[in-house]
Amino acid sequence: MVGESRRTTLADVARHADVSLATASRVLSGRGPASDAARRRVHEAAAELGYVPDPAARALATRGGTRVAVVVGGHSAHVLNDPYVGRVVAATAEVAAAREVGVSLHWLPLHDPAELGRLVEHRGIGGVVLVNPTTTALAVVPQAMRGRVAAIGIGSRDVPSFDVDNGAGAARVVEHLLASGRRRVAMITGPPWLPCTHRAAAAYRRVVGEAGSPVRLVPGDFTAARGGTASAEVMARWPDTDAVFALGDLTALGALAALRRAGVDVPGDVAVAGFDDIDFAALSRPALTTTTNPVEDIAAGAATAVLDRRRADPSTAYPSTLVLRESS
Amino acid sequence: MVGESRRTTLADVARHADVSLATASRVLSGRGPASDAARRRVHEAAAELGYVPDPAARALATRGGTRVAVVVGGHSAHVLNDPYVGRVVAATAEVAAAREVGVSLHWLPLHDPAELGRLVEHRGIGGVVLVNPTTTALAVVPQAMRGRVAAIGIGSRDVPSFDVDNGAGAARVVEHLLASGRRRVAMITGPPWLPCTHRAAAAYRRVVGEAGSPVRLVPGDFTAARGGTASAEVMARWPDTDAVFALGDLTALGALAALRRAGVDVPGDVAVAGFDDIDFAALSRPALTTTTNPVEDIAAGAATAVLDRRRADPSTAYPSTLVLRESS
DNA sequence: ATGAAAGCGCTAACAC
DNA sequence: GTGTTAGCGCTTTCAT
Repeated sequence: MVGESRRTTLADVARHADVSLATASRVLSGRGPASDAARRRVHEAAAELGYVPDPAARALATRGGTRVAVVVGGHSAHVLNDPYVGRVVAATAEVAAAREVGVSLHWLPLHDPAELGRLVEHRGIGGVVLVNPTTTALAVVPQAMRGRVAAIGIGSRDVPSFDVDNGAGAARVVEHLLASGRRRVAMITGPPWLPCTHRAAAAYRRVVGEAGSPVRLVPGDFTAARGGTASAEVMARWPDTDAVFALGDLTALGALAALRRAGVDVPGDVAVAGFDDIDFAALSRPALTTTTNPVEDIAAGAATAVLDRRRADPSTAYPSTLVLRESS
Repeated sequence: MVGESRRTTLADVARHADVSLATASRVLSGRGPASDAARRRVHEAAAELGYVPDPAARALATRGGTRVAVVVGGHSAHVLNDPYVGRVVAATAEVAAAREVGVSLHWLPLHDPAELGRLVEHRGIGGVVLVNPTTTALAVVPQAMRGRVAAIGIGSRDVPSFDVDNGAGAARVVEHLLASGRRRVAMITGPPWLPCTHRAAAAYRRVVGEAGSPVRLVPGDFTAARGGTASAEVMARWPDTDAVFALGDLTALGALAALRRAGVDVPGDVAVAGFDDIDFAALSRPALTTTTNPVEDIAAGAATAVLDRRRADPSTAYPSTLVLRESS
């Protein structure tokens, strides 16, 4: 504890435990055989000396990389400033910290998914969490990365998917709208290029169809601004619409604001519902009805799968639960 | 470009440029002498071969670490889920990516700032960005970390500070409130333990004092919930208050919602102003008057200083500009 | 200015 | 089950 003493290395631990370097390595890294006695002594020594492995040295020896890349698909680099991305990165960086690795953030241009291949060439990258992947992007994932890539959004044969259960969540919202007497429910979807939002639109179609209600779909892009224009489009095209369901709370909030500005009473004339349950949803007037999106859990799941090189299920769905507030 | 060829190393570059490994290293890492001829040939070779240095190997040799830690002070680990932190981490991870390093996220308990010392013992950590530091936390930064730590919030002699100009920003808000006829302006501050918010409170005191208006201060904590209770406190204690200025838009929005729920007209009876200009500020009803906070720029500045081991100015202030909307 | 060689701390063959 | 040894790819003395 006295100042600048050299930090303890694996060699120190081995010496202290009176075993060879190799044995100490086997015990601490978990791979390879070791007698119970050795195992115990090494662990004791490590604890006593406060040993923490050097991630750089380990990465160099295993060629494992020292960081996981969060790669976000989108039209422009601007997607990296999305609050949703911030939540994903923060959650990833938190689980990464526990494993002595870092996180870097990258934009994957929609028009050039091959960039992903170039990106993972970098030796520092030990794993990838893909956010909002497209099928073409997934197709470009190199074989060598197998088991070290996870997607938040749709997956593929080689890339396990971690995502909120869009279909069930959306269905629940529409069912609620219908159950509370709405009959002409419009939906503002996510960006058309984003496959993981298609399930939500499909669920909407199904539920609305079964109720004998008309299908009224308008494309969105998750922004508040688009919520405003999209809701205006909806009301212009189908003036008798009595509910608007937007994929993404920001869009829903934008729609809500525009509707009220246009003199429409919410929820009197038109009900509004969102998807994600962001912080602001509870703060709007009227407060927004929406469904939860456990982004942090999802990101942590994806990050864990990547970092532990776990052979994850092809698809892990996280539940989205309805939050009833005032807007519908 | 044919499949699994071993990635090019510095040795390849050296061979290709017909110089020694050492020379190639000197040229590419920028330190140490080299003839112009050698310099040129190495750069050409590197470009031609598409050489990218291995961050792990470099870190191992230089003991420089492979990641920068974003360390957030707060009462509980919950602070890591704050949207503000997400923005900081994302911006940091973006500049980190360009330098082949990663970012990890850590909570620094307020009641145990010494944890910071333990944290930076980890060899993987090459630099630290401190978010919301206290003076005690700053005092704990080890000498060995000098020049590799930056703060978003207050700094110290050894730790350069990068922050929005709280004082000027707050002053401008209060001046606006006064100029538009308000006379009894209350302020909901940030958490009392957070030194970087003191300047805002001081500015409020000064401006309000110069105008001959009363000082009405109530502590906040940046949350929307506290905005609600704090505004209730304000109105109970000083019923004739005609403006509420909250540090943090979430708090302002919480106050706004509570006020309206209590039948107070905003901005008719009471004006409300915030600080940060988060996305939702434009979406509330009435839309929130506030001042901008270039979080991404600030984080990028701090991260750059740390990563480039730049000897930064002791304090870099980023401008906060007033955004007039409907709430005041 | 340049090159040879010795590490940085760890893992992974390979022999015992 | 355990130890010896050779790297992983880079930086950095130290000669030249």
